[in-house]
Amino acid sequence: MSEQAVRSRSTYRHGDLRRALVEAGFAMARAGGPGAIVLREATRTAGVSPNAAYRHFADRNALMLAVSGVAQGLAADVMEQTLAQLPASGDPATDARARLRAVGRAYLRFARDEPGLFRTAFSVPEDMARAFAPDKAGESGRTPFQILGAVLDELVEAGVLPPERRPNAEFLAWSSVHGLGMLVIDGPLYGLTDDLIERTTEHLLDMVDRGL
Amino acid sequence: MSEQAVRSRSTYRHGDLRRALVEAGFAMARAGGPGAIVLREATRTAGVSPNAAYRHFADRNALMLAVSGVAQGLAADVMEQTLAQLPASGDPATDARARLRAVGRAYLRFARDEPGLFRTAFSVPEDMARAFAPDKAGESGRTPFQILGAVLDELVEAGVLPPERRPNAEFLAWSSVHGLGMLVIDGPLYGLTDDLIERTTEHLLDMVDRGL
DNA sequence: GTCGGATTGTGTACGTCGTTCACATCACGC
DNA sequence: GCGTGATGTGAACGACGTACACAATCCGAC
Repeated sequence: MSEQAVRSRSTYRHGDLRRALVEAGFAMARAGGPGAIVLREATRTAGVSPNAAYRHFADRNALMLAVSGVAQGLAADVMEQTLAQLPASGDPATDARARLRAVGRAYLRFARDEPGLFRTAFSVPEDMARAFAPDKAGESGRTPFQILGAVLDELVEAGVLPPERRPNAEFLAWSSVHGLGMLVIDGPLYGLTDDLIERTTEHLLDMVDRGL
Repeated sequence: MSEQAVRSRSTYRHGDLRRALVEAGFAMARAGGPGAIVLREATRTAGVSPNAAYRHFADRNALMLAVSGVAQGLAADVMEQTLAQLPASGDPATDARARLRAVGRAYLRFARDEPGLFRTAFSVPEDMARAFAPDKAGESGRTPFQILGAVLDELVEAGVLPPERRPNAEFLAWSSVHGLGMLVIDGPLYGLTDDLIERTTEHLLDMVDRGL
């Protein structure tokens, strides 16, 4: 990862500076959220002068957006992985509901395990129009938003969710888990005990399950 | 408000510097969220040297927290006001449900009307333990969290919400509307049309109403 | 009244940040 | 093999948060 990043390189050209900067930004975001991404520090760990960054990013915000995309991809991975581990019961209806819960749980687990990356992934403004951009997908090639959408489709197919309630249902489910995540890691619910957070998570998923 | 703040004062002592700094910070937060609060600028509009701020706040973060409290109070006012304007139908059950919707709608209206203040109010880390602190209350003396809690109590009294589901129900309702607010003003749902946001808001309130 | 300490504001300074401009170095296609 | 565009450098500017020593003022004890 940082094999030839930190030691002062011999070549004039870096070779893969853009990636190196994103990786450095990623590490900072992981430790302290999007606000902790500092451009000069990224160039420093890449062993390059501060201005070199401007050959690859218009400004600090552009670097943040790139890091945000990587973080979203990682969130997608966590979600896919959780889905893959889910045993199938045989009944499509209960399976679909379990899968929706799993997606929500994975989202909130990611928020709590990697709060810095979570905020970097989902708290950096960018229109929905670009939420499908492939740079935000995980290894599976799907973005978190697409994963959620697919599970909601399963719910419709299984006859659990009435088709007329399907449109934009992503926004409802997403809002609920996202809100709890933000309140817990970066808002007034900061400092709640792990036990209380976990029980609240399940209750929240109950609510979505009933109310969607 | 800024009557004797901007013109260079004659007295050595400012007189009410703390308030002046919070007011200046409030204005900045309104325009650009918590990140836009800059300590030096606040002292500048207060007509005072940069370090004077440190007599009233330990650091920039302390100023932010103070501004956050004021913003929370304003959110509380919006919520109380919306509740006060609600006509009573006579039926306690439908009234209670309407009041919960009204609280949610007010929260989201505040988020969209004053995104900077919204983020300053609810996106600055602080434990729940202090969410009842009176400096965050509105003119009514209640904090947003308390207002929501009271409406949920009404739901139980009216027989709409089973008592066993009442504990911590604040977190569920709050998470939902908070999540939508954050996603819309500061996340991947940024740029959704007003129409779509409003319809999504109603659907979200439907979901909470059904699922709580 | 006055005097001494606690409050409150000032001046100067340091290190860091994002960003700009002119310039240096390199890779590659004609 | 040469020049043109891409990439990295150096020095600099104006912010910012914050620390330290010092000055002005207020207030209560005598």
